[in-house]
Amino acid sequence: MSKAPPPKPTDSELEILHVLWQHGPATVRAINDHLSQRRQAEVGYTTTLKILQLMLEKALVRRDDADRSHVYRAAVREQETQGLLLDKFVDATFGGSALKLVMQALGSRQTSADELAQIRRLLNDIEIQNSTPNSDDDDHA
Amino acid sequence: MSKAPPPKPTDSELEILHVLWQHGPATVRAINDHLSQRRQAEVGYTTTLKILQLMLEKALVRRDDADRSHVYRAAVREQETQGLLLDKFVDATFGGSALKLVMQALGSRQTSADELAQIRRLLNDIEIQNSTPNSDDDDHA
DNA sequence: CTCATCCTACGAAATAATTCGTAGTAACCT
DNA sequence: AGGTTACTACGAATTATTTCGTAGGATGAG
Repeated sequence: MSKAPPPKPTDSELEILHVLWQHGPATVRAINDHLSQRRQAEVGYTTTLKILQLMLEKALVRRDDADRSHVYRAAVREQETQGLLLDKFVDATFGGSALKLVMQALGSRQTSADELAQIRRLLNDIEIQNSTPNSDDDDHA
Repeated sequence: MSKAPPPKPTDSELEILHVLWQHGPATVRAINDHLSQRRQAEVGYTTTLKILQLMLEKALVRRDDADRSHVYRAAVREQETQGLLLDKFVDATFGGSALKLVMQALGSRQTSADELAQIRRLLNDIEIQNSTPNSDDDDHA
């Protein structure tokens, strides 16, 4: 009952998280430089700073303020965050049906043979898992 | 070069579109009733009306105002809209990688054997399509 | 020491989305 | 006709997000 789960990041916050996930802990300056490159335009330094401060309050990042230039790092994991966002998105856009989402993602898009192979492998793994219920594991659906 | 593509619907707008896609053309009253059911709480009638009016301006819906109670209907197709939203979402959340999205969707979720079979079928279809490039067809990304 | 530079903190404007209240008017009932 | 009900239009409050300007303090060069 102590810690609330970190809230859903906004678009800008997510962009910053991507930078942190890719490059690890960084100063505001470094993050701002990455953002400016990522987009075509310069991003105001204080804009980035402000968002990071808000993210700190939301517990999306942590910071080390030992040095004058504070160092920020992601406080949420990439996969978990993506999973959270994905859940919301599937609900809002596909009425909760992950299947529809997958069909749409694969159907209306160029997917390479390599990618298709990876997905096949994943499907196999899942089916194996489903058909060999591990000891105490349950597969009620 | 005449018509701009309809913009990305917001969450509330998308919720209304779902109602229209599922039930076809409807009055504000009917839509509002559906929304109120969908959520747990009553939705203000004028709230729904307002959003529909904004959607009309954005060309997300059309309306027939022959009768006193105007009848609204979706002006965008379900699949196209979902595809549009999916593109944005994949970019923002998975750095543009549809593969990662699919892996996440299938990996961290209960997927039934039936659904897996459907996906397999889709994969087969895609591979067949890829391996039989249609005559004049070009497949540059 | 003094000045320029870099940093954080904070306030506030701009925009968008959501919500609802009020007003005006048409339809309906008795 | 008179009063109630239903509907549209519109203005406005609220909240969230994004953006940036300015102030104040520390750091570093000359």
